[in-house]
Amino acid sequence: MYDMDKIKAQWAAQRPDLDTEPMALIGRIIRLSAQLMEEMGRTFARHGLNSASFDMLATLLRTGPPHALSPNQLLETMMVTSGTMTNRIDQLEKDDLVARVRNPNDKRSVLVQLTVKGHRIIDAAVTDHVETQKVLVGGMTEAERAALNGLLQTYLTALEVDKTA
Amino acid sequence: MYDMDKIKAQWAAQRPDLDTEPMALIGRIIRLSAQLMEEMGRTFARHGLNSASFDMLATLLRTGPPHALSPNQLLETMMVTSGTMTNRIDQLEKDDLVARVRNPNDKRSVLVQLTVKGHRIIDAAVTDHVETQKVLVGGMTEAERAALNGLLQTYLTALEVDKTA
DNA sequence: CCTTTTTATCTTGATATCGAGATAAACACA
DNA sequence: TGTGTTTATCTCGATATCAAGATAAAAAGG
Repeated sequence: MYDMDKIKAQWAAQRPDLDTEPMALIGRIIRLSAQLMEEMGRTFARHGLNSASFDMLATLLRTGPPHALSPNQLLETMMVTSGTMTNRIDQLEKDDLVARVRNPNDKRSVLVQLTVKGHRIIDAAVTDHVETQKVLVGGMTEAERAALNGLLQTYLTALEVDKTA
Repeated sequence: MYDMDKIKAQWAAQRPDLDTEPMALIGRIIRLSAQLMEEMGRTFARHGLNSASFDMLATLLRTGPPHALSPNQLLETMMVTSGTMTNRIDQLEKDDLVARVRNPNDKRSVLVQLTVKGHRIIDAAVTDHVETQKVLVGGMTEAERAALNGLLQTYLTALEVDKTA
C-alpha cells in the first residue's frame, strides 16, 4: 500500500501536468513514519502501553528527578490539545503510573509525576524500545543512516525557517 | 517540540547506557511526517476536505475512468479498517462527492464512484495540493531532495525485506 | 445440488482526539 | 486595592477510528 512508484505512474497517466516528485518524497516520509510507529507500537504493547502513554511516561523519565512536569509543560513538548492531555493524565493516573501532585507555588497548576510503578514500567519499556529502534534502522548501513539523519535535519530546519518567514 | 537534539541530551543525562542514534533518526522522520501532514491539511481544508477524504477522492481520481473502486480495493490501498472505510464512504456520499453503485457481477460488492461534484472538487484540490507540496520541499536544493528521496526508498525497501524475512 | 468455507461489506460499542468554552488562580497596573 | 487580562487546567459534545462480530453472497468440494 502507498507504493509511491505506482502512485506516480497513475498520476502520470491521469494528470500528466502534475510534477509528482515532491509527492513521492513526502509520501515516503509519511509512509515510513506510519510503518515505524506501527512497529514501535508492538513494543509499547508488551509493556501495557500505547504510543500516547509511552510518550508521556518517557517524557517524564527523561526530564530527570523528580520526574514531574505540569500538564502545560507536557503540552508544549507533545503535540496534543489540552483536552487530550487531561484525558491522557486521567488514564495513566487510573493505572497508577503517574500521580497529580499539587504545585505549592501556583494553585492553578498541578504537577504530573511518575509513580514508583510508572518509573519501573517506563524504564523497562524504554530499554526495550531502544532495542526495537536499533533493529528498525538495522537494514541500513552506518553511512546511509548518517546521511539520512543529516538530510532529515536539513529538511526540518528548512521547514522551520519557512514557517517563521 | 520534539527537538531531537534536546531529547538526546536528556537521555544522555538520565540513561547514558542508551544508544539514541536510532531514536534521533526515527524521531525526525515521525516529526517531519506530522508537520508535513499538518501543512497539507490546510490545503485540504480550503477545498472542504480533510486528510482522509482527500486521500479517498484522490485515490479514485488517479485510478482513471470510470473513477470507481470497491471498498475492499480502497482498503488495500489505504491503511484503515473496514469499519473506518464504511464511515468514510458514508460521509463522502452524504456530501455527494462519491456514490455507491451496484456491482452487477457480485451482489456482495459495491463500487464507490466519484460523482461529477466529487471529480470537480478533487481535481482542483489535487492541483492545489501538488503546489503546496512543491513549496514544502522547496527549502531543500534539488540535490538534497534527490539524495533524501533515494535514502527513503532504500529505507522503505530495507523495512519491507525485514518484514518478509 | 447441498453444505461448508471464503469473501465483501456493514454494524456496534469502546476509545482517543479535537475544539470551544468554563473555571479558577495569578498577574498587571492604575 | 480593585479590575481587567492572562494563564493553567478541566469539561463537554462531536467525530474518527478500531476491533470484533453480523450478514449476505459467492465459491469450492463432495
